[in-house]
Amino acid sequence: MGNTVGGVGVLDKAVDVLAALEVQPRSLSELVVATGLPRATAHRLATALEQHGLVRRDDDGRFMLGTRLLSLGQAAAETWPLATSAAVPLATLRDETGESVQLFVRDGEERVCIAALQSLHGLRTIVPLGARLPLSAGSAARVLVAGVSQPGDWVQSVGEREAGVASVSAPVRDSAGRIVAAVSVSGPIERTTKQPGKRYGAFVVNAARQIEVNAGLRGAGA
Amino acid sequence: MGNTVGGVGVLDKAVDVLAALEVQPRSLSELVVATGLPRATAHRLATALEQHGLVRRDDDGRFMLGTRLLSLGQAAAETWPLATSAAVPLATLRDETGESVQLFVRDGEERVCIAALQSLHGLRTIVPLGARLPLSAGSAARVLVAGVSQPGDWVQSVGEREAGVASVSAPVRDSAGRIVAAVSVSGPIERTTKQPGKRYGAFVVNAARQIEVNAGLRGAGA
DNA sequence: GCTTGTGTCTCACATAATGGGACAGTAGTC
DNA sequence: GACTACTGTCCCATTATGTGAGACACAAGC
Repeated sequence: MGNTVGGVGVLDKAVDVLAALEVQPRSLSELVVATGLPRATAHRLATALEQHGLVRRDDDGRFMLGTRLLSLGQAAAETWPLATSAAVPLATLRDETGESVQLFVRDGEERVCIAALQSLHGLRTIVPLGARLPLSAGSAARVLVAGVSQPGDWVQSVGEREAGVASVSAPVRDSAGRIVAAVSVSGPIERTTKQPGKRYGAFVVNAARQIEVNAGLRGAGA
Repeated sequence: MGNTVGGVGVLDKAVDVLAALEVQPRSLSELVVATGLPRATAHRLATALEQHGLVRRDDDGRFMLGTRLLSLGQAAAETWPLATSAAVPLATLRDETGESVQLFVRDGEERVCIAALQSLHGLRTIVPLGARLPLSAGSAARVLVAGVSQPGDWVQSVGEREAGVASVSAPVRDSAGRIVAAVSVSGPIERTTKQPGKRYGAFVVNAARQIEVNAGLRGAGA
């Protein structure tokens, strides 16, 4: 049968259930309308997922994402050598700029945040770990898609992905020179100014270099 | 068919695949030996999971946990109102004690760490977010299973769950007085001494109280 | 009482997953 | 180059598998 792009098997439906619960906890009936599945099917899948800890239930019987996803998510985060290599450089970058910082990698036709630290300011941009953002907007997106004109350089965007938010990104390259990730700083235009690259560009590029070194992608020299 | 406790459907096998990949990335052949599934089946399941982003592949074609699990894990963490309510009190507790701190909830016949901050010392205990520990050992386990003799009191354990590690835990109760979580401080016996409760008990209890207040489980008074 | 909403479970049915085996690509060895 | 021994991928007849309408029990609200 058609497993060309989207199949219609148990697994697909199970993922639909998880996706529905990702938005918010739901009762069985709510789950039915959210997924479009027959009641009996939704119930069977949800309880099956529950047995695996992927779904749990509150006292009212409502379904929500389970504890097993915590460990799986944690394990998933650790499969990116970059995420751990980036911990220290990102912390430094956050402290240098005072703004929220992220590390993005491309995943299909989206980009995913695999590491993030939030600004300490009251007004700040929030990009949660695991967030999936489009490849069509934002400085990090342009880094991941098109690369940067001059190697070792940065890209800035102002109010592109979200109004009022500006960001600066720099590529992280492997030893072959291919872009494997993008480091970003983002914050409200009021603080970053409309030329965020001038303020943060050097810091971001430096963080990217440090990540490359920590990950063993680049020998110390050059 | 037996869905009494463990079924044998697609879903179960898919979870087996994820569990195998949780340990470490694996090639198809490695995945086959790890799961015991036939090659064709393992391949079909793994690629199906890949289409949903639950699994991704590195350049060598090896399977590993996917980006989708990052967002699911993050979303799962947010379904515990306690986890967010505990962020600040836990940070305070960590700073007060200098040791690693955790928040555990009961989940079936295990306990799960739904929030954690690691000690800043070089020698420290590490309990990663999402870790599943037994209900049979450790001070937090005893809090979750049996409760504490005197409400508002703490429990300590020395070298119980793991040699050389001592911990102090206090219960977090809902408005009905039932224990919903346990706050813990844990560290090497060398620092915590064999009477960790004397050093940290008050701090832990105080953190538990703060969490209850933040979560709206307890009115300010009493 | 009756009605409408839950969540749960059963069971005959046919859809959908199965897995042995074929296939192609890549090292490694002689 | 030809051979072997691995890979990962794909097909397709077979049947085990999940399916979902409907029955059921329980609770809340007219």
